[in-house]
Amino acid sequence: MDNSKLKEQVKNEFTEYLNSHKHRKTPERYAILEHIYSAKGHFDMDSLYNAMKESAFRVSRATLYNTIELLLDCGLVVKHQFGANVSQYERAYGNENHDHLICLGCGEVKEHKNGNLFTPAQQKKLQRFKISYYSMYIYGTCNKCMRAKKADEKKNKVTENKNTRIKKK
Amino acid sequence: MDNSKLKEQVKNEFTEYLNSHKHRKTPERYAILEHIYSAKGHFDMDSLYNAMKESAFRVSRATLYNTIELLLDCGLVVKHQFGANVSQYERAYGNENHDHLICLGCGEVKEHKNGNLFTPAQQKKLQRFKISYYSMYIYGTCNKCMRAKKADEKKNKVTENKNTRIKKK
DNA sequence: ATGTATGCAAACCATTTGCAATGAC
DNA sequence: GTCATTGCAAATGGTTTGCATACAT
Repeated sequence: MDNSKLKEQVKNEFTEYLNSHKHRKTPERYAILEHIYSAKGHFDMDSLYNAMKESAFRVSRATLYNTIELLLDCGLVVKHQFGANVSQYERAYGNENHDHLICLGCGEVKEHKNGNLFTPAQQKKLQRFKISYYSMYIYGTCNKCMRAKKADEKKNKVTENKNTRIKKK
Repeated sequence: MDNSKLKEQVKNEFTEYLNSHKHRKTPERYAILEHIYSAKGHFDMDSLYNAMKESAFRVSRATLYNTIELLLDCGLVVKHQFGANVSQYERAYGNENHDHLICLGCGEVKEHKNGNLFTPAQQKKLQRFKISYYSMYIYGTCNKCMRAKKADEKKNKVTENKNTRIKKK
């Protein structure tokens, strides 16, 4: 894979950002960037923290939060808030443009490839707003939960049911 | 306005939902629904709590959270997570389809009218996923923050600057 | 009468903050 | 040598939970 090339690119971009903003180039910051760009897909702070703890380089949670903010600011990382609790993050480059299918039943987030949802014509209308990135969140019920829900509703007709509400994580 | 007609409709829909799920039809629940459909735009729990406290009907925060979950489940209310902290909600009916412009600088959320972003052709691809609703979040920098940022960067060239990071709320 | 829903206060937990120690410049 | 950055632990604050009381059925 040419992932190492991508890593080099984002590293350079990060360096540029740090320089221009007069921030220090600490090993922690580069280690975090390296880790994030070593995996595709979403991650949250806890998993990142644990992943780095296992590896050679451990950083504190505080530093993780500090650094991710820098990475968000310079556009190398994207932040998502699918549920109420944990924030999820995702590297900005090296992933195709995709929507997020979020199941209201089980909370699972699936990616769904998508063409150019955001057309140039639409972009034009937003002249006074400088777009960094955009996310499409599609909420609904996944196949598995759909079946469970239907079974549940059927049961409802014969016996009373205590809790039909969607389970929260 | 025909808002009262809409209110009647959603009230009926809610009743149906409560019945079919064997939930009780308490005055609190209807008061909350009524309040939510009395205003357009986004709201958070705190503002809803305070608004209802001012009015004749006070409900506890716990009940607010319980009820909003029911309203989410039956699709009368939509939930957003623009920032890390507070969840925002929005009535599902009576608002045009719109995107959300979220400024990474000041956190302000603006609505932006939008045509049919989600075309039938795209919908077709998602057969195994029952869509409840979808939201487009466009992150970027609003006009005001853009100016501030540029001024800040200019200043950076002559003096050192301690904190160029985006201000959090 | 029964058991769900409410309200209160305490608990939870991701994130933020204060501060002393470290290390990039 | 300075002062931003790190790491730790404590604080914060929106949301959840446990439990006694109220009330829809």
